[in-house]
Order: sequence, then structure tokens, then C-alpha cells
Amino acid sequence: MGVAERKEREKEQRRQEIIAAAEKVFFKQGVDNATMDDVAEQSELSKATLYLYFSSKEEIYAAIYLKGQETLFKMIDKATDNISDTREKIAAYISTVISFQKKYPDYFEAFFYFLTKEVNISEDSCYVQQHRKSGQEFLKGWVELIQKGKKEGLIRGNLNEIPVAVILWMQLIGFLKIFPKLKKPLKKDFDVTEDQILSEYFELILSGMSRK
Amino acid sequence: MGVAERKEREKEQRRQEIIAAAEKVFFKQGVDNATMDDVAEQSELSKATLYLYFSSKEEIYAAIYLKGQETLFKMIDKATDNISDTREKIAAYISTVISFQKKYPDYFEAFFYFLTKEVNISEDSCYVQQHRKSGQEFLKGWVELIQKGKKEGLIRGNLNEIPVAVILWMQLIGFLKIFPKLKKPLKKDFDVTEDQILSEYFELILSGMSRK
DNA sequence: CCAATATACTGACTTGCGTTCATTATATTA
DNA sequence: TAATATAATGAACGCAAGTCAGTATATTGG
Repeated sequence: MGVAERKEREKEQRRQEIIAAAEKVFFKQGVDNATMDDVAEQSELSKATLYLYFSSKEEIYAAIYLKGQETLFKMIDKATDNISDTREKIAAYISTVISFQKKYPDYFEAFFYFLTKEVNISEDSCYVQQHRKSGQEFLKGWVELIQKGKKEGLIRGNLNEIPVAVILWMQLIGFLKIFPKLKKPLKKDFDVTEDQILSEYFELILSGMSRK
Repeated sequence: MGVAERKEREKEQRRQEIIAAAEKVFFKQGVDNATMDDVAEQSELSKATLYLYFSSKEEIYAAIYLKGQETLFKMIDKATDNISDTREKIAAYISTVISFQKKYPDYFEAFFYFLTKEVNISEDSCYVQQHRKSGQEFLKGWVELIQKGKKEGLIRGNLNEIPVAVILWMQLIGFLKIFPKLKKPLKKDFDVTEDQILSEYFELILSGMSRK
């Protein structure tokens, strides 16, 4: 009998509904300002019900974050798939992350949150698992790319690919976390535009790795 | 009559005592876990009294942050004052920030918090003022250094000094925010040590700016 | 179709913590 | 020494996360 399967499906659907409602609320008001009552109202469920599907507010946020991560990875795949030139591919990697931040700043926030915050979600939660797995997988992509660049002689041979990949990654994410808050004062106090900063950033990073 | 002056002094001292107590508590338990009751107990005052000296928990944290910022600026001054070689001086700037993060990770956290978080402290609070002022001043130091490097031909002429200074700054702070959380997994999964990462980071940044 | 059981849901409550307020203690001044 | 200003506090408030006892709804076996 397919009752169990249907129930399973329905349960999963509820979960997704809750995630969607929470996303709406969290992104509109900010995670800290949004309350579980807000999420309950938005999802047309009682607050207590939310806790049948998620163990905490943070776990809902983690689910949202995973959606965002998936979005980012897909964006990168799409943007880099048919590029064969390594230098161009590295550039595409970087600019896709920048686009992601621009297009989905709230997803990016969630991404950064779970990258840096000491999280209270239990280790065996599926979120933590998934987070770690895709993080590693993703890093592998960078590493391979840097390796390829080295083989092709684009990137200096004295650079170790894993550290370089990790550094690029941390630096880029960190930069993008801070940048939005500094945009306005930079324009105001120094008359520097966003695009100026971004193009110089590219220049610096790429020439940092390049041979000669 | 010196009564007013004495009272002023005593008031300021209380303030500092509260800041010290809060720092102890915040750094031990983490800002989020620490409660105002904890701060009250540590400072041997009642909770309500804290609010005679600070308008919120966050404002106490802001005061702590300013202490940290001052510490950082002093460290940088001390480390760079008697260096005349520009390249060395830039390196000293960067490595001092790294040392700061290592030596005072909690100050660094506070620093990052107020750099990125949308803060609820009123614009005319002395903290916000002081924060902005020293931030600008500090950036000026970087900009002048980069300018000097350009004049001396160390740094490529096509790089615009203000964006470069800002980028370096954001990148470095962002990198240092993420790095501590990734140290362990990096060692475990990829067998890369902290020092390896840091030395490659230096290499990348400096060669990114260099001519040729 | 109905009783028994399992599943999904909820309103009301508890707890914890930042913040405020009415009141009390202490110091200053005239 | 009484009047006044200043410093400090215990108790209470408000809000939001998380819990629980109890109710509604669906499923299943007879």
C-alpha cells in the first residue's frame, strides 16, 4: 500500500513549505528580527508544528542555507562548464561567486553565517553532513582548476594548489561579506565605484597567481 | 570646587570597570551566551546600574571593540614605524593584522562584528563617531603606503591606490575571519598547516601588487 | 460502518534574557 | 540638619524560543 509513501511525500512537502515561508520572512525582516511566530503565520501552521519538522530556528536557517549553496554550485557549474581556457575558467569561478552575492545577498549571508559561526546543530544532523560534503567537493573543483593552471604554466609553479585554492576561496568570501557595507562610504568619502573595486580586485587576484 | 571633576573621574572609572567586567565575561562565554546578569555579577553592580552607563548590551560590546581597535592600531604603528622599505612595510602591516587576530581573537571578532553588522546603536553615539573616524584615518595609512610603493616603482602603475588599499583591507579581514574555522578541517582533510597557508597568502598578495 | 489506534496539529505555558521603572540609599550643599 | 541631587537597585515587563498536554484528523482491522 502506498499510504506510507504518500505520507512521506506530504511530510517532505510540508517541510519545503515551511522552508519557503521561513525564507520569505527571514529575508524580508532579517533572521534576527524574524520570529518563529512570523514563520508560523506565513506558513499557516502553529508555531509548535514547526518544531515537529525542525528542531530549532537555526535548523530552518540551515535548510535555507543549503538551498542557497546548491544555487551557487549550480550557477558555477553553468558558468564554467563550457570554458576550456583555464585562466578564463578561474575568472568565471570568481565572477560567479560575485554575481551570486549580488543576486542573492540573503543566501550569501546564510552561506557566510554557517561558514563562520559556531553552530549549535548536532553533528549528525543531515545539514551538517551535507554542508561538509559539498564544501569539500566544491573545494576539490578549485584545487583541480589551480592544478590545471599550474600544468599549463599559467600559474607559478612554486604555489601549492591546495593552499592557493583555500586562500582564494576564503579571501573572496570574506571580501564579499564586507564589501556591501563599505560600498556607500567608499563612494561618498573617496568617490570610488563598486565596479572600480571589483575590476581591481580581479586584476590583483589573477596577477597574484600568474607567472611573471 | 573639584567635586564635579572628581565625580566625573569616578563615573569614567565605573565605566571602565564595567567594560573590563564585560570583556571578561563576553570573551569567556561568548557575547551571545553571556548575559547582562553575568556582567552585573562580575562588575559587582546590579544589572539596572549597567544601564546608567550604557544604553544596551551592544553598546558595551562597542566599547570593547574600540579598545580592540586601538590595540590593533597601536600594534601596527609600533611594527611599522621604523621600517623605511615600502615592501617590507606593507608586509609588516599585513602580518601585524594577522598577529592581532592570533593574539586577540576576541577583539578581532568584535572588530569584524562592527565592521559588518547593521548596528542598532544611534548614529550620534560617540562609538559610531569614533569608529568611523579611526576607520578612515587607518585607511589613509594604507593608501599612502600604496602610493609610496607606486612612486618607488614597486607596485604596478595601473593599480589605483584607494581601491587597492580597500581591497587589501577587506580581503585580509575577511580571510582572517574565516581562516580559524577552517584550520582544523584543512589539517585533517588535506594535511595543510596554518603556516603553509599564511606564507602562501603573503606570497599571493604581495606578488599580486608587484610590478612584473 | 465503527471502534481502536496512529499521526498531525495546536493553544497555552515555561523559560531566559534584555530592558525599564518605582523606590531606596548615599552624597552634596546651603 | 533639612533639602536636594546623584547613584544604585530589586522587582517587574515584554518578547521570543522552545515545550507539552491535549485535540483533531486520518488509517486500519474487524
